[in-house]
Amino acid sequence: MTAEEAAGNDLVLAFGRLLGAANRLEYLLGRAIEEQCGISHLMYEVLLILAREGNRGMSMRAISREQVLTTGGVTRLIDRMEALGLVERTLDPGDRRGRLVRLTGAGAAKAVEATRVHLENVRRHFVEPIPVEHRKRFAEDLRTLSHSAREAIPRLR
Amino acid sequence: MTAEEAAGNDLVLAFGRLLGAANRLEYLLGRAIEEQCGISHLMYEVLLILAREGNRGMSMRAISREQVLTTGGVTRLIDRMEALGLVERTLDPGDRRGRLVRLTGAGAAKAVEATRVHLENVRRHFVEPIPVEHRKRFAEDLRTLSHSAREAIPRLR
DNA sequence: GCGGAATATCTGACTGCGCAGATACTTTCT
DNA sequence: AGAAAGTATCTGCGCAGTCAGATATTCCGC
Repeated sequence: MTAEEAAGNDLVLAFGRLLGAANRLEYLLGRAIEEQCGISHLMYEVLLILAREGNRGMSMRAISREQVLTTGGVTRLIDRMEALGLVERTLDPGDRRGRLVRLTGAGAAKAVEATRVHLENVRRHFVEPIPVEHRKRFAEDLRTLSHSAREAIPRLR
Repeated sequence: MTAEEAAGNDLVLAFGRLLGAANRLEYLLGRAIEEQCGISHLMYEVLLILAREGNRGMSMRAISREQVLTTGGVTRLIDRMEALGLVERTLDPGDRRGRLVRLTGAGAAKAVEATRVHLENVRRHFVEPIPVEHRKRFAEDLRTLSHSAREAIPRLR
């Protein structure tokens, strides 16, 4: 086995461990948001996506494309968010098949609140335990890796 | 803002992006196993855990402690795996409350097959696109990160 | 402009998980 | 030994997601 092949094997194994840990963290962070803000992890993701669009609104189809959620799932998630007063459905003036989803005032406020809570959680549990002098290198590592991971996504679907 | 604080903020953001990408990859890799091997992602995880124990067997409680699954969930997952012939429940001679779960021959074979498929997927889609001369550094980065991520898990629960 | 393909949303049927209570057994304390 | 607390598994219920099909509208080629 060449040194390059060995490095490849190491990489596969290390990758697996990172995926496991990342998944677990994502799960726990989702639970934390749920407890501290009263909305599910997926609702938080959708709030962020909608916040990015401002009050232009966004079709459910577009939301489903950004998420790991089918269009049917988005319909029902938006149903629940609407019942909570976080979003509102409006008619799409340009396409009467579709409906545009927009944040309400309460939804925008909740997005801000949840983001604050989420960042605080990440900072407390993940960033602060890392020694200050290592943080810069860590940030670089993270950027490199998430770039590679993102490139791998389209190849896998 | 000091340079260290800036590095901390970078870290929080980069971490979020990595989590998102990792989660997505885990999901896609799970779907790939499902399609190519006919078992769910969680079944694969359980097969790996049981393979580690050999034919000593393992209680469902112990399985639930290793997974993001409650004991009720494990009961039902094992139900399905038993129906597929991948595992068998035996009486625990030392504790008549519990039952030991063991791989069948078919289960062990499926564990090997699924692992081969999984590693092949990771290699093809994630490792191979990385230039050979960078793989060693990548493997180190991954190890560092998954170590930190694993340390963060207990703090979050 | 008209007919068929494509697209957006909604809905019913199904699946899988968590929660909490039920049951059976074990451990611990007196 | 016997009672009480603890532990392992199972199960009924509810929720949230997928899938496939229904409906309404738009787009495209002729």
